[in-house]
Amino acid sequence: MTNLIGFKQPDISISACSYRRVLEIISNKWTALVIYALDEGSLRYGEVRRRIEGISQKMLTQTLRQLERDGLIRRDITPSVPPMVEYSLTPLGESLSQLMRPLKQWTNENYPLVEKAREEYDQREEE
Amino acid sequence: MTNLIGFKQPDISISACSYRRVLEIISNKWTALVIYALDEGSLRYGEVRRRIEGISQKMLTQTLRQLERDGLIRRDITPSVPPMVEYSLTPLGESLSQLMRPLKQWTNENYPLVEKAREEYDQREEE
DNA sequence: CGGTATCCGAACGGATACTG
DNA sequence: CAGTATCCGTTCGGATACCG
Repeated sequence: MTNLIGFKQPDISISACSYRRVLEIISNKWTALVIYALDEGSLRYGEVRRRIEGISQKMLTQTLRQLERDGLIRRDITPSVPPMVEYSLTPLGESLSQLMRPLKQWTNENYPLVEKAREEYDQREEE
Repeated sequence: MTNLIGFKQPDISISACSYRRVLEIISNKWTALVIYALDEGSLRYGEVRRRIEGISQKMLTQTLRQLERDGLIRRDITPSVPPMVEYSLTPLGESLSQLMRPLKQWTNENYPLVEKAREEYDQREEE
């Protein structure tokens, strides 16, 4: 079971709860960041790339294609020279994006606690 | 920059927004599923394993350790023979878990649309 | 500008064997 | 029961070169 881009999709077993399915969409390094970048409006390819520091051309293209295939983003091409390609969230993508917004707030409030926990854990295990 | 388990943590660049930090916690194959499994109460190691179909012992242990280090779950050992190890969400873990619950609902309502979008995309690209 | 194709090392992650 | 250790194939993902 292989998609166009070329990775194998994990099997979805019968007993897999629905929760698993969203995670297959958003639980990877870049997808959520791309959705987040497009949350405020449509962007051109290069603009997305500049907003997501560290993403390579390959991974950006791969991620955008995946999201397009899943119906979460739309890709509009203006066939000029040079070409202009605009990406934007579909209503479906926007509905998902909304659910993820609180996560940012959570981090702002709680990330220091995570860092503190890590330090304490490392201290304990060190000995 | 290596943690105890042995993988390299990605560098967090200065301009990385806070959003990126949560994603580093939850954007991997198993973490969110473990949090979800513990959402209804504490579970023993074997119980967690049985709830998450397809997870290997190695990945479960690795994921549990990571979550413990991040302060999101607690690990309580009863030193009997055989030993009993109970895992539960900390208040911090619970606060994060709450934010992720809506995602399940989203999938129930919208996953058919994702599947339909995929079919249409594959149809279009096939030719 | 917005890609595609290929190479290749690094990391992921399953299978197996062993342990207190 | 709840792990640890090791082996080893698979996948991820960056770097580079090239294209309409």
